[in-house]
Amino acid sequence: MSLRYAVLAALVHGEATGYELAKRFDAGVANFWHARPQQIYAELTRLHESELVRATEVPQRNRPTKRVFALTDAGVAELVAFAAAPKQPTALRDELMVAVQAADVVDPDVLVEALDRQAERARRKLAHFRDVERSILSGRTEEEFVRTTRHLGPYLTCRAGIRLETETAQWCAWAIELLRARQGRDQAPKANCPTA
Amino acid sequence: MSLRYAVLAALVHGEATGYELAKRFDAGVANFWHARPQQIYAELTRLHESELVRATEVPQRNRPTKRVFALTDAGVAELVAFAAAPKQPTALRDELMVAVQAADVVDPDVLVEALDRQAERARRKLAHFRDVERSILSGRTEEEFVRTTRHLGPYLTCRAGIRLETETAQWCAWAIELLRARQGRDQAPKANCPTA
DNA sequence: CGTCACATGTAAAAGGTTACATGATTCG
DNA sequence: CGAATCATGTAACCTTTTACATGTGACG
Repeated sequence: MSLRYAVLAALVHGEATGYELAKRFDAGVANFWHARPQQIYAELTRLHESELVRATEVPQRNRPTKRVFALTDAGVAELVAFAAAPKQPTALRDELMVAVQAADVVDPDVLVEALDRQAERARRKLAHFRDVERSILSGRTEEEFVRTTRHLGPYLTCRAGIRLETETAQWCAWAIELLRARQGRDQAPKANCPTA
Repeated sequence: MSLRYAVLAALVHGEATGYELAKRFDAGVANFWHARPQQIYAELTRLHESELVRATEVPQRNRPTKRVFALTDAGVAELVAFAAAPKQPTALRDELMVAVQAADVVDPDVLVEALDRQAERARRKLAHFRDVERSILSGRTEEEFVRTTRHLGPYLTCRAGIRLETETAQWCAWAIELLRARQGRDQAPKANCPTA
């Protein structure tokens, strides 16, 4: 039932089409909830039926008509109620970590490659979040910003994303080092000592 | 299909009962995958049918007979194949973050309370991971450990958990500060200026 | 001339959660 | 004497993923 609130929350700071929301949730750009486009479209339909969002059809030349969604007052009220309700703990599912947990039985080279890809992905997301941060602050210091903004929410979650992706990239680099260090023990002899 | 591999990975470093695995996956103690007990039992049944794990029935006095599961060679092979296959990006679902994203329309006190609970949860998990780390290293330095261990996997994921929970607790504290700072602007006048 | 971005969905299958069920023992 | 721990599941329901479907315009 939480996708409902995730979509509402994504609309707090302005209207959007299903397509735009889908990109945020699918690309992992929304750093707090993940969902596929099909889910977003279905959820928007349901939210519209419940009148928690209103839809405006915008005809376009040479493109399909799009529906722009915005929160209704009832939608805002729903979010307020959600915020007050007890939260489920964070649910994490990470295939790479499953592979890493099995590090002692799998090929280290394969793991290092996967860790490299993960680190690269983290750096890309980090760059994105830094852009978002810059555009949110738009020149103000954090102190100035906090006292004047109506966009504290996005700033807080953006900072969470920055911290998370920074950590991820650093951890990957550290893990790669350790795997290589151990490989050094196992494989250097093969290269250095033809007798082995 | 990944729960399958998560369970196999959890068995790499020793046998366990469904009950023990269920605790690890449910309590969020397994820091890389989340699953409910019912899922674990069902998955173990399937893994057993596929002969990726073997089960040993252990009768106990005054307790129901338990089934202790261990990886078979085929199970290890399955894990090796999984490690080499492309990984899906990390999927995160965090209800608290949804509420934080909506910070500009919800009651700040309610959010601060929720952030406090999250920080507390993070500190508890952190304490647990530190215990695990200590018991893995058991007095050795990291360098010694890496050169001699067959338990690098658990150490790597444990360190990821430590970093993640540390970050989470710090971010929560920072977010609380910012919310309070903004509240100061809105609410201090109410107390200090009876004219307002 | 192929592929990407825009823009929206349906339908079937897989995966995950919630509620329920059982039953002894130990701890406070 | 009630609650938590050990130990295992079934059944119904809800959520999520995957595969499929459609059509134009811009870019290289």
